[in-house]
Amino acid sequence: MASAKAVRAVEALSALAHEGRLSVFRLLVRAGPEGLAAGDIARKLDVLPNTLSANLTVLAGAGLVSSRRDGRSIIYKADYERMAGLLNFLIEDCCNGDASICAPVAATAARAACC
Amino acid sequence: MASAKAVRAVEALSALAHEGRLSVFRLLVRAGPEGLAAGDIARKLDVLPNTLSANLTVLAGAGLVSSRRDGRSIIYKADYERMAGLLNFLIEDCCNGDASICAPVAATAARAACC
DNA sequence: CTTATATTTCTATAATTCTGGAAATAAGGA
DNA sequence: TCCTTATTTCCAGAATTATAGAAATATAAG
Repeated sequence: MASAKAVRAVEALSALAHEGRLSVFRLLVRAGPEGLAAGDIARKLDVLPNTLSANLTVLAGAGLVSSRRDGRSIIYKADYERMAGLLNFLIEDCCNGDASICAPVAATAARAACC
Repeated sequence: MASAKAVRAVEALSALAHEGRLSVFRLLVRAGPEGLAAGDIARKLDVLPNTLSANLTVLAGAGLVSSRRDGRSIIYKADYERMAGLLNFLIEDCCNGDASICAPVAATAARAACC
């Protein structure tokens, strides 16, 4: 009976709940909107290309990254909207009207608003 | 080569990357600091007590919930600090100096600051 | 058209996680 | 003490996910 939103959230959380994939995702987040070629990612993180490909497929399936071909390379980039959606989902139910309850979460959110 | 922080993040993400556990966690987040007895959770979410117990153990292992005994019942509650820590970790690497990149994420954070 | 580079797909094995039944533990009440 | 309620632990089978080698596909360059 889980909502479609919850199912999507679990997909994204599952995709990130893996040391290799979390590293890839964070690298792409840091790399910015231009993204990185799969080969560059494999070299930087020292992973086998087929393993990386499988991990990128999972991240893409969860909508956390997108790709485009550039010559022989395939460039991957983080999807910031999707990441924001996931954070929003996790944050969403935390307040429930009582500001005092989720003070630490609000503080974190405020810190993030720096950029 | 993953940092201890990353390992802890993966633990929390893994714990939440499960439909049943995500439901439990969100229910506890909504329930507030008083928490809920395991039996109440089982009844509200209609899950077997042993399955719930296993799920609560995983969430507790990830530090996302804590428990205390009250008579025959065991009361579980969400750990807001830990949740904030996880959000912080996910948000942390998103900016990297360029405000324009993570605009959607910053917008989400601002929305969360409502409470 | 042949070769080199970049990445993915296929496939099988290994490892992990999920689920639910049954028994065990813990606490309170008769 | 005995019984009931509340929750956990133990366990085994089922299901899912991870890993890496080998082959396949796609593109570019000579």
